[in-house]
Amino acid sequence: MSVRLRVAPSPTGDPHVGTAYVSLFCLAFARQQGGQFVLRLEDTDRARFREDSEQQIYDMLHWLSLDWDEGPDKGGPFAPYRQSERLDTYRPHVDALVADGHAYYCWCTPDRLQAMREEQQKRKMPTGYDRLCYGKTREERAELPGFSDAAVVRMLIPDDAPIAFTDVIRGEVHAPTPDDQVILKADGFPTYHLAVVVDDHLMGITHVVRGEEWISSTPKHLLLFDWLGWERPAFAHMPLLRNTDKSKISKRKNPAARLTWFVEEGYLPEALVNFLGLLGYSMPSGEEIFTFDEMSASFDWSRVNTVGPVFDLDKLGWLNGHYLRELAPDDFVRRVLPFLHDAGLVAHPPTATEQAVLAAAVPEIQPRMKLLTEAPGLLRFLLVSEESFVVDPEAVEKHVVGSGALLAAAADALEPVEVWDTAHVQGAMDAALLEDGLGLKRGKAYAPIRAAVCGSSISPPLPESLALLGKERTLRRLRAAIV
RNA sequence: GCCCCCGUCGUCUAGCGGCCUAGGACGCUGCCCUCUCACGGCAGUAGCGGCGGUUCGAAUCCGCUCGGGGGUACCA
Repeated sequence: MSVRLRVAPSPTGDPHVGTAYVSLFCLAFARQQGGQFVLRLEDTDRARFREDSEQQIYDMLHWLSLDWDEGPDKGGPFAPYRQSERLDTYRPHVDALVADGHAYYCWCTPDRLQAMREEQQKRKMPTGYDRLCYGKTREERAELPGFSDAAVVRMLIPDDAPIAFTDVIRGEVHAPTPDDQVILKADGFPTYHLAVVVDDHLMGITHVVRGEEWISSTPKHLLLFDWLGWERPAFAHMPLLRNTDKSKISKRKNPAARLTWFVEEGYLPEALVNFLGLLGYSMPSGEEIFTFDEMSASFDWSRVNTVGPVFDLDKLGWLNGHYLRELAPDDFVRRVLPFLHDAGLVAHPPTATEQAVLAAAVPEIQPRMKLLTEAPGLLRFLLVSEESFVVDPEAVEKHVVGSGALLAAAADALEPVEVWDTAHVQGAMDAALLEDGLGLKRGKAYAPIRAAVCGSSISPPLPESLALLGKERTLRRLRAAIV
């Protein structure tokens, strides 16, 4: 039988990095086994629902090439894949559980429940529903305080509820004994616990992969599977991604919790996928740089760690630089373009001139970048109009002030250069400024020129930069800097 | 409060009773390359939380302890 896995994000805001993390592992296993990967939207929380969130989830998973076989957008044999569209599906199962005595109605108000829990905590007792409503008719219950008109349905947890299960990643796990969990809310929506069990069964899910935070509610799900007479799926609880302070990764503490952040910051999807794979997982070969296909081919649940990894951006940055350098030149240009456009350095479809400049500059800037966002800084001196060209004040202070003679000598030496390429430019400068000229060391000689022409004390190699810039602009900037 | 999960360099990890004088990667430091910055190469830095067992032998097995995390909702 082929495996079926699913990821089930809630459309409650910006897509979460954990969704991509779990998707990666699900997909790696599903592809290896020749099974399917399903995307299901758990939109049962109407209070936190966000309209645009669904499309963002699609966009981000597509960006990462973590593609699904069935989902709300593409349908499939078990449609619909939005829980809000499956309300009729859950109802009969709730009724059956009530009829079988496994669930009961509860009319307690939120206020009463909260007071009850506070009292339990004060008495150092485990918190849990006290079953005030159990065995009572609506009329009987209405006599008592804390009564609400709209009923919910609760599970009746037996004393001998199964709390142990075999986790694919952790082995034998003992989870807490549950309390009488609500499975149907007053608004008619199922809670996660009911919906996840019904949908996983109906959709033929064989492996439930989710975050470690779900371990404590697994016994509830076990009970539901058993009561409904359904075979239990396998469970794999992934470690939780952490903030630097080790707490569960959160959008408030960590920008990296938002998937869109990686796009904005200039990360490559292939680097993020590789990095996510490195968190909590290791290749049998020991390789740290690997593609999704390589990970999938050798995937093994026993190599998944149980320790929650800190999401450390340093290593991601290194990986990103690596993948950036591997890119074919035209691909590199394609990825860099949106960032240059946002910086106002190129037109929307770039002009032929701009394209030519970029193509020529790629070999110089590609090995020096770690993030796509660094491109505007490195290319500004080549793309900016002469009217807008400015030299960084710090560079002026450090290198240009007092270097008039040197800059003039450089300009004079470059003036007669006929063939404007790296070799000739360097030849002319060196002849005028080094031993046979002003007698300077190359480092001393190039710094002022770099500042005057590139506008910064940091740039690609100087002769290459001047060659790319062209004779006219080089001379103009040199002379302008002399003053 | 109650319950559960987890514990190897700063970070990600290898290790699954002798191959460990604990290996790799990122980071950091130094050197080389060098016109700046990167890239690349070389070297160095740093860890089995603690205490008891089990064993001829423990990073590896057991217990306790400490530490971290998560859950405890009509949120997922």
